[in-house]
Amino acid sequence: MRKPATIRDVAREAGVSVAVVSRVLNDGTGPVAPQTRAKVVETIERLGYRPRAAARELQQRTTSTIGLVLADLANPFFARLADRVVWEARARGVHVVLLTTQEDPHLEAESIDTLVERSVASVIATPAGDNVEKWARLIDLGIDVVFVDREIEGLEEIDVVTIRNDVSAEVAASHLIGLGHRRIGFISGPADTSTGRDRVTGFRRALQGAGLTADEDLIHHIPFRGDAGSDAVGALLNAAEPPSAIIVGNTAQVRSALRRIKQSDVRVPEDLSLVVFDDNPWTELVSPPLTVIRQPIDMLAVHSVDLAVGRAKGLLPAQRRRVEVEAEFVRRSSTAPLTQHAPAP
Amino acid sequence: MRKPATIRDVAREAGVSVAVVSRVLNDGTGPVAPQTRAKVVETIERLGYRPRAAARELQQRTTSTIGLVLADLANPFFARLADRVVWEARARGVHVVLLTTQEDPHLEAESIDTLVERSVASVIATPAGDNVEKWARLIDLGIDVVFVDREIEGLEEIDVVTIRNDVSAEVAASHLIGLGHRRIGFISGPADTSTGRDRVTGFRRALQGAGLTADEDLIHHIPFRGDAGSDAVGALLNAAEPPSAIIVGNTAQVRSALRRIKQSDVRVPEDLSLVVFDDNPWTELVSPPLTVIRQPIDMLAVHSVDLAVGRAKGLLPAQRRRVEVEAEFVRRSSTAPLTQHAPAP
DNA sequence: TTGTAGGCGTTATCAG
DNA sequence: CTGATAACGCCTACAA
Repeated sequence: MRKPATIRDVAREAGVSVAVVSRVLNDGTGPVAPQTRAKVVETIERLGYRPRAAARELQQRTTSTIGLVLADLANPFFARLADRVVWEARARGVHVVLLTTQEDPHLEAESIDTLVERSVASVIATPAGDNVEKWARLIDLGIDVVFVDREIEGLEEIDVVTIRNDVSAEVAASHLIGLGHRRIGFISGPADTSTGRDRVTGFRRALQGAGLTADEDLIHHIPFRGDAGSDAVGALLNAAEPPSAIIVGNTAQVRSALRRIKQSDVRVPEDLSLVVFDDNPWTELVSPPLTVIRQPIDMLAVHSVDLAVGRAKGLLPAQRRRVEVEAEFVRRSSTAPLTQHAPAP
Repeated sequence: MRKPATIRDVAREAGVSVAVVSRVLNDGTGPVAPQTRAKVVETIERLGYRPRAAARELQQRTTSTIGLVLADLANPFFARLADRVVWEARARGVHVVLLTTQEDPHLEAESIDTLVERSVASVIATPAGDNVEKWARLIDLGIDVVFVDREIEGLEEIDVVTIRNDVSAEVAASHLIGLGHRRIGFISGPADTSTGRDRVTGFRRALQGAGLTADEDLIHHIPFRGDAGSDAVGALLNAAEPPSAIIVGNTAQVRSALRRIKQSDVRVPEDLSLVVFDDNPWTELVSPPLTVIRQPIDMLAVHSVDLAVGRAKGLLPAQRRRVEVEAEFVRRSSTAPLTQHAPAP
C-alpha cells in the first residue's frame, strides 16, 4: 500500500513547478513548452499519477459528478434508464452517484442532503414525494435539477424530461375503444404523482371523445411498491360488471397484475384485452405477447444528461426547459376486438 | 443562488471557533459543553449548513464512497444487485458511484482510473476483462476490491462473493438427468470468464457422475452481450441429433435464447426441457413458467458491502476472504421427464 | 514560458 | 472544555 503520488511529486521528479504540471493536466489553462510537456507527461505516466478529485473539487466550486436519484432499480424501467444515464454521462466525462429512494419521501430527503454535501454539479431525479423545499434548496445552492419521468408541482426552475403521459394513455384507450371495448379498467400510479394523474387524464379524454362516461369503479390509483396490482386486478375481475379490457398504467405493478390474471381463468385476449405501460425485455416473451406503450428510454436519458450537464456548465438559457418525447404504441397480441362474452369452458 | 455556508460561517454565527463546530459535527472527536453544542446545532440548522464532502475527503485520507463497477444494468440480475448494494451501502452511511463497463475491458480500465481519482474507499465489481495490473494498482493504493458474481485470476488480495457456480450447474444437470435426459445442451458465458467456465465444469461433473460423456457440440460458450443466445439455440435445435434439454447458464442470454425457442415449433417441456440461470421477475410469467437457478441477490449484496466497508475501515483480518452463498434450484414447469420424441403436429 | 504563494473547507494537533 | 493553526492536494493569479 503505497501512498499515491501528488502533483508535487510529479513536479519534483520532472524538475518543474507544480504550476506547469497543473497546466499540462488541464491543458488550455496556460502555455507549456512542448518538450516540457513531454517530460511531464512521461513522469505522470511513470509515477502512475492521477489528480485527486477531492482536492480539485475543493478548489473549484463545482464537480464532474452528477447525482442520479431513482425510485427503484429493481424496476426494469428505472434500471435501463440508469444504464443509459450512466452511459451518456460517461460520454461527457461525468460520473454518477446513484441513490435510490424506494419511493420513500424521507429517504429522498436524505438523498438530497447527501447530494448537497457532495456538491454535485447537477441532479437527475424521479421525484417521489413532495420534498418541495428540499429541491428548492438544491436549486438555491446552484445545483441544477432535472426531473425525469415524473415531476412535482411548486418548482419553477426545474427542467423536466418525460413522455406525454396523457396522450400515451389516450392512445392506448382509443385503441381499445376502436376494438369495440366499452368498459375499460385503468390501473394507474398514486393520484399524487404526475404520471398517476396524467395517464388517467388521457384515459378519461379518450372515453369522452368516444362519447363514453368513465366508471369510477374501474379506475384504480395504487402505489408503486408492494403488491397492489394483484388486488386491483382482482377487484376489476370480480366487479358486478367486469371490464372487457384493462390498461395497466403503473409500470411497477405490471408484473403483479399479470400474475393475478394468470391465476384467474380469464383468457387474454379472448376474455380480456390488455395494454400495459412500458415495454421491457419480457413483454413479448409471455403468452400472449403484450400490447404496450413503449417509452423511449434512450431519449429520456440523452435529454436528461444533456440538460444536467449543460446547465452545470452554464451553457443553457436560463429558462426552464420541458422536453417531451414520444412514446410508441406497440400492438402485439394481448388486445383483440370485443366479442360477446363467452366464459371459459 | 446563494453560496453555501461554511464551517467558519457557523462558527462566527454561533460565537465559537471552527474547532468546536467540527467537534459537534463528528462527535466523539473531542469534548463539547452541552450548551455550546446546542447553540452550534441550532446555528447549523438555521444556516442550513452541510459540511462539504470534498474538503473532508481531502483532509482525511479516505472517503465514504464506494465504487460499484457492473457489466450492464440492463441485465435484471445486475440491476437488482445494484439496487441491493445501494441499499445496503446507505444503511452503512456510504455512497455509491456507479460505473458500467458494458463488458468492455477498455471501459473497465477507464473506470478503474476514475475510481483512483475519486479515491473511493473500496470497490465492488464484476470484472469484465483481464485488467489484472489495473486491479492490482487499486489494491496497491490501498483501495480494497471485492469481486462479486465473477472473478479473475492472478489477484491474491481480492475478496470474492459468489454463488457456487459449478455446484449450481451440477444440480441443474442432475435434475435433468434424473428426468431421463441424456443429451443436454449447455449455453454458458465466455470461456474466459469464471462463471462461463465453472458452470460448464459442474455440468460436466454431473454427466460424468451419471456415466454419461459430454458431447462437445452441445456446449456453447457465447458472449454476454449481443444476440448469440438465439444462434446457440438454433445450432442446438438443428443439430443432427438435437438435445432433449437445454440449460442456459448465461443469464444475459436467456431472453435471446427463449425468443428463439418460441419462434421454433418445439414445445416446452414436451419436446424440450429448459433450465435457466437466474430467476427474475418474469420467469414465472412466461409459458410455461421456467425452472431456474435462483441466485440470492440480497446475500450477494450484503456480503459484498460488508466486505467492502469492513475492509475500508480496516476491521477485517488481512487474509482474503471468499464468500460462497447457496443458489436455489427452483423447479417450475419447463422441465419434464424425457418422453419418446413426438414431433409437434 | 515558468515559478511562487495563497486559498478552497475540514480535521487534527496543540496550547490555552 | 475551547481556540489557533498547520496540513490535505490542487488551481490560479501574479511575478519573474
